[in-house]
Amino acid sequence: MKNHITLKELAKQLDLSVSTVSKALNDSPEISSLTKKRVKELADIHEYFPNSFAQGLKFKKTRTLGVIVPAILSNFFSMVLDGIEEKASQLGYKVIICISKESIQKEKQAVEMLIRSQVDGILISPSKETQATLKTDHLNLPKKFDIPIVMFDRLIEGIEADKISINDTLEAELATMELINSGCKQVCYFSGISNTSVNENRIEGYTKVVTQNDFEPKILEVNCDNFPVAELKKLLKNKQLDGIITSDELTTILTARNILGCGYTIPHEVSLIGFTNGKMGETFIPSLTSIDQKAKEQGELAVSTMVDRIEGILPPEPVSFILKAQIIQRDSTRKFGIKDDAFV
Amino acid sequence: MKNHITLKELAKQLDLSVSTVSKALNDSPEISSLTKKRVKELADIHEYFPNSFAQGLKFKKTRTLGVIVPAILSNFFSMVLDGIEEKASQLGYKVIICISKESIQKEKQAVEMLIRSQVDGILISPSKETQATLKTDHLNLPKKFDIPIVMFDRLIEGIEADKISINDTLEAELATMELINSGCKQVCYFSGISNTSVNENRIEGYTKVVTQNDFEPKILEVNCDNFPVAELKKLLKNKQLDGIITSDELTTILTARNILGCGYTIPHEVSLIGFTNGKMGETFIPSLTSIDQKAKEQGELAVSTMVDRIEGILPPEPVSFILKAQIIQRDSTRKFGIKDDAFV
DNA sequence: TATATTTACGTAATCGATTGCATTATTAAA
DNA sequence: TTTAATAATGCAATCGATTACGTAAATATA
Repeated sequence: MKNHITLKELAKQLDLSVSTVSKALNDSPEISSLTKKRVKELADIHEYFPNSFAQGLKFKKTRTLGVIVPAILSNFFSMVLDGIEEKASQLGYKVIICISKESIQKEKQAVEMLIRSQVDGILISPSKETQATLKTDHLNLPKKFDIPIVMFDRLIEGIEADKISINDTLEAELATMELINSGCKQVCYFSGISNTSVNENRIEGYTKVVTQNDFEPKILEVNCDNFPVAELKKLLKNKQLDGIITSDELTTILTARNILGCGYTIPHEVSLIGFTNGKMGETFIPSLTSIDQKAKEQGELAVSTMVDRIEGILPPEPVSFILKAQIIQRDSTRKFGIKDDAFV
Repeated sequence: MKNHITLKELAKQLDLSVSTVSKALNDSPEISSLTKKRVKELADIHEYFPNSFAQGLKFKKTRTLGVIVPAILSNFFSMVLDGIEEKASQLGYKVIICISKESIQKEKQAVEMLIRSQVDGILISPSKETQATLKTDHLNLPKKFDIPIVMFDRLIEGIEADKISINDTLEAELATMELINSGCKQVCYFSGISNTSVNENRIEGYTKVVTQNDFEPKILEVNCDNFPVAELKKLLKNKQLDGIITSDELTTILTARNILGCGYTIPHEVSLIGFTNGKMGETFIPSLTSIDQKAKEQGELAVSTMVDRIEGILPPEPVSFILKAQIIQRDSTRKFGIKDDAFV
């Protein structure tokens, strides 16, 4: 076989013109049903399918979406990608995935590559560097070429894009309240994702609730390669910490591990709620109460929104969807109203 | 801007023919350096880059690779993908990712889609279903269109493809020996990835070593949604189990969790070595001795092999690369020669 | 029978870039 | 000054599919 069979080749074998063959395959009313049948049969035999370059050249549509994520070795983004791939393949779209590694430079290259590849749309969750520096020129590039953007999870104001996220401020409030209601007096926020919009929104929500409860907000920055054990120990020793909200799966696990490592118990001495509900938290001992950020749903919604945008179903101005997250109760928090829960 | 600027447009503005402009941009010796300069300057101003469909139509090359993996919510495959993406973007290739969800049906659709998309090559780790049924017609399709295949991790005999993997048989042998050397008498193999070549190879290696040591091989199939706790309990109670090799990250964690849940200690009563070295095992308490399958390296090597194949650097017959895995010593195994290691 | 309609198909342009083969302009050799 | 050689550019075909438009044959209407 070697090469894909072309319309020209089919036409020659059928002693018809290329245009007739094309019309027959596309069920044009101009073509007699007999001819259609002949053409389709031969096409089937040769497993004909249209050359996508030729079609792309004609229609300027690729049915391909570009996706840019900061990382793939993250439960959250893996789940988003899972949702994206599933929905896209359902809707007949291909997906080109790029990983920015939190670098604005790589992100820019990815954007340019995707534009060059003529993707029909770009789904992006910007890198930390982009969110920190707010250098967003490269994110304005796609719309110059009429390529729509959907941003998810991490959002940036002032970019013309549809937006999918959860309400991080609200969810942080709810998580903080949850801890306070379960008896915590000194709730801290441990962040491993500084310089993201997501993080700032959560700090806002967290801060609001703790200050309402007369507690000075305390935020610890966690570098996952180098956990600040000393500071944690000090807080624990001085009894300045009995509840923690953590920003992401890895930070959650590291925090939990170090609390246990310091000889304190979870949830009795320290309660913990972590953003991102993944296998790691679920299988940790004790299992960790987590905030399900609806990662897969965000991915699916990002794709379906993008496809609606491409197909012109959406109004011209950008739309925003905010999904409701959910606290998954497990064993790193004490149950509301129960003084001292048994260790399960 | 709206639309990409074309050669025709540049030609009009420069009052040159399209072919001259094209040749100038491609540094043809036919074109005077003055004209080249003029052309390139205008092209820069308008941020010209060639339309990839038109080029694809001409050259039949897309600089795009297709990747099919059984899952993305798996530390192993995430790491492979990370390696694939990184190496591909280094070499100037795009990557379309498809997820088969262990289904032969989805895998077939993915293959067809990738062929239709005219990718330059396909990287695949086949689904369980494909490996179990050995229905591999769809995997012979790409070579009919001269699209090369690189298989990684899970391999299938009789398919014309370059192959990247570790030596699972050997690594299972080594892991089993490691447990036996550390004092285990009854080493079992817990598998969560039945019906894969990888699994069978490991069983072979495991079986060889335990039978050499006069122990009847014992293999437990683990369904990650429904861990066989009762059977585990029975084995533990009857003292038929003091060492376990596990097949993948999730199985490892679930096994560890359930051993602890049953009231036994790790590594004192049961030692554990798990395939795949990921964050989950690293952060578990106790941290888990793991086999680093060189996931990222497999991904990188798969890409560079594919690119060599595409560029005609490799000999016509398929090549195989076998990477050496590595046991990462942690706290779920007793140290060799030390009777009873302190719990860290 | 002459004209109008319909049916069925072919011609040729188009999308954008590349390239072998003219063709013209310029310079060098005779 | 005429011819030969070289340099610089344009023409036109090509890749494969689509589609507006043109044309021939078959049927319907007057």
